Amino acid sequence: MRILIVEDEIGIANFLKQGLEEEAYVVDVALDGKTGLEYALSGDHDLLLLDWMLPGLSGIEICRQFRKDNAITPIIFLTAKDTVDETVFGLQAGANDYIKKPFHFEELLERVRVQLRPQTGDQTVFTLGPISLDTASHQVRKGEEEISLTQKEFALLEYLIRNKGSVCRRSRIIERVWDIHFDYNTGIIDVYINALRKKLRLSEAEPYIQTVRGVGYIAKD
Amino acid sequence: MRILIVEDEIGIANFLKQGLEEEAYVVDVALDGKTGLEYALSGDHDLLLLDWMLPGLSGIEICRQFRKDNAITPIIFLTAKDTVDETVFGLQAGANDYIKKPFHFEELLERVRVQLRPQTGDQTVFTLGPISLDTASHQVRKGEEEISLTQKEFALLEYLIRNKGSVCRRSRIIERVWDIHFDYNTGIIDVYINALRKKLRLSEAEPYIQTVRGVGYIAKD
DNA sequence: CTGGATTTTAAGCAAATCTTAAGGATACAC
DNA sequence: GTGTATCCTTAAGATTTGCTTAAAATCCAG
Repeated sequence: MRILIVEDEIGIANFLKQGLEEEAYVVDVALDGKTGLEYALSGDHDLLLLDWMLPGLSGIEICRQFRKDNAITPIIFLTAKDTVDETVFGLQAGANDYIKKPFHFEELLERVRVQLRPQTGDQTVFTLGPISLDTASHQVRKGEEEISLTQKEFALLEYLIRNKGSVCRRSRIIERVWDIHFDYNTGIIDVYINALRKKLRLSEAEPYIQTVRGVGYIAKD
Repeated sequence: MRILIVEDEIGIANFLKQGLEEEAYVVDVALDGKTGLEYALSGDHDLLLLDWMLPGLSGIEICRQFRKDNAITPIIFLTAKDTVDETVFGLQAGANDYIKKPFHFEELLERVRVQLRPQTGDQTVFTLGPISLDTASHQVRKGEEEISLTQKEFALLEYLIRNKGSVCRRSRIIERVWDIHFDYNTGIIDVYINALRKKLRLSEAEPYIQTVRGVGYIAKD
């Protein structure tokens, strides 16, 4: 699930980005209205979070223009307290929900989930054979036993499990887990795959994470 | 948890009643505004679901009258698509949320849960191993011994204990305990965790508050 | 206003994690 | 069988994160 944030206060933008990424959403940020609309029109996102007051194009203007192209993708407005009563215009312009600033992150998350749910459920527990991974509580178990993973180990395992059954190319892994979008010549994936197999104690008899020589890795039940 | 539905379309009312009862809520139904307000004023309910358009008294009228007596019980409006823009008046009248018809039942359920969550019943005593925390008397004990905590220490411990068993991310802690809704780069959480562990004298042998490196902390029995 | 308690900031230290690098092992092509 | 490319494994250095302490800032009661 890919979310676009259009928000000019960089502190808030970063805070939202970080929080949403922790919940396993992919997040893009635009800091002004013009680029916001550009990004939005690319059609890559499943949900838009628009600040009401923006330099360049206002949130409502983005909303209106965007809706000409796309009637489905949900839009949530972030509105300051004193402009709540203008929010009605936002709803008329095609927004799906709004939230008053300041808000608790969980409140926002809840609304994001509500908007995204009708399309696909957002599961937090994923399994791979006897292994289970919970993105909410950040826990991994094998059978009854709890396995302690580091951040990167967790992120890598999550990526593999989410794509269970299909090959994960090294270039995609390095992009998604390490956020590196250019040439890489590092053995870091190997190191982490190794760490995972070790911590999960995957022997030959339990080939849950298999190597696809020349391509990458694949998680299989 | 007891929910009151005020809705004149009997089909929708029954549908909601049945669905909510399957979720173990107790449900009352009123089919017009007047009886709806009567029922509501009885004070027996933990949440009100009000239709916007009602014969007799309108939903917003009920909301307004009810709020004179009761400022706490959450109210959710059910609004038809073409009256969404009036919803702002509902929120001004004291409603907590609204949902557009037609809606997925799951969506409604989600919002109901959100509204009911903050109250968490009327439990005031929470425990964590030998530690007990009473939100009513604001006291903390470990075994027989009373531990004196400051406001912030108490708030932090309360948050951890209420979320016992699942990881509390740093970003959420800073939000819930410190009410900071933007970028933070402060070691204040560390300082308070340290203070808590010290005052509660938690040694390695009593890992009731564990660090989840890179993520946050977790309280475990 | 003053003094003490509480909250917050800051900084040095310790420890876990991340990354790089290099040698060994393995699979595959020829 | 040999050579090469790929992968595995290990270890060490770099970096990040968390712990602890002390001092500064803030709040509050008297």
